[in-house]
Amino acid sequence: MISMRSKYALKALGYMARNPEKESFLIAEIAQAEGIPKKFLEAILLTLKNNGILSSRKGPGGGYAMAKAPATVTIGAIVRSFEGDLAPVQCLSETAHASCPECGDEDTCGIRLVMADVSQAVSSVLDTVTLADMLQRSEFERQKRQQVVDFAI
Amino acid sequence: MISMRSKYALKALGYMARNPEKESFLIAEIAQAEGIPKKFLEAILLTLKNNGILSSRKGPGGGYAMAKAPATVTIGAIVRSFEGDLAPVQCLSETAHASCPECGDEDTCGIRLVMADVSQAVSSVLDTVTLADMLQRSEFERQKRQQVVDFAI
DNA sequence: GCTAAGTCTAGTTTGAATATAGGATATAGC
DNA sequence: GCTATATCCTATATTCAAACTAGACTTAGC
Repeated sequence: MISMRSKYALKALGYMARNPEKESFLIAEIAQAEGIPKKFLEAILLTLKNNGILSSRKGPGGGYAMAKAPATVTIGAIVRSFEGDLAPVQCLSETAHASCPECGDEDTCGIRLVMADVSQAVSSVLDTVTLADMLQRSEFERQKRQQVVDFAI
Repeated sequence: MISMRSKYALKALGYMARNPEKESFLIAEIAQAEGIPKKFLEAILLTLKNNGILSSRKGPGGGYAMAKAPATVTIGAIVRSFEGDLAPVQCLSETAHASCPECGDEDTCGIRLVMADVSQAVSSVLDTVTLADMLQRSEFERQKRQQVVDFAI
């Protein structure tokens, strides 16, 4: 399960990417539009900024803006900002690399070997799909269903 | 991150599968051998029994035994006994299916679409690899490294 | 019926996730 | 330089699940 933080981040970034005509966004506006607690979103956007995904300006007329094009931001980069690396077991974490307590020999640990494959499988999805891809897929589904409704009428 | 429960379960089952000559195992024996808190392991083995992976007999001479051959038990079946289905977001969970709070339209939610791919990727690994496979890979790594040591000498 | 085992119920403890409050800091416009 | 606006930062509450423990109950073999 990914955290609310990650979900809120994806929703907030989705909102921003869907409105490319706007130069900057207020926290309060995004919070309102996407139904995210404002104070919580504050911390989330700050994290995204510190990870180079957003930029910000203080003061009147300020706000947040995308630091990169949506097509160059992977879902993996976003999620990892909050979940750390997505290691299914501690001993596979590169940041915070602590060998699993009691995992005898790390090199030959069967659990570790299998989980390395899992980690690889997850990354191959999340590091391939971009924010733009996500929105495009969503839009595609929306239109597909719209058509069905049209036919029904 | 998988829970300690899952890790302990994998270790316990690994121990049992590595000693096929034994007909049954005491909780205390497994706990000792694998360094698992005995009372905690108690609950874990019970869960594995309720999921059809282990069988048990009470009383003197009793204990736990594998209910199936290690080659027919997938890592997915073991892990899912403790983690539920491995849905990365609530709305993808089949048991406990509750739509994510605030996830507007579930059919067109981009987050859900991407996470469905992630879920699929994870399952394709965990439902393919069996307990026997895991031990075999571990043994293979062990021998590979053993050879390197031999050459070094 | 004694003892060795698993089974069940009910806790405790700890830590992380979610969220909020309130002030500090920066900047635009006058 | 004052004020309004907005982000930035620190601290704290709250809630919940994970990890683990205690102790009584049940079953089976001798």
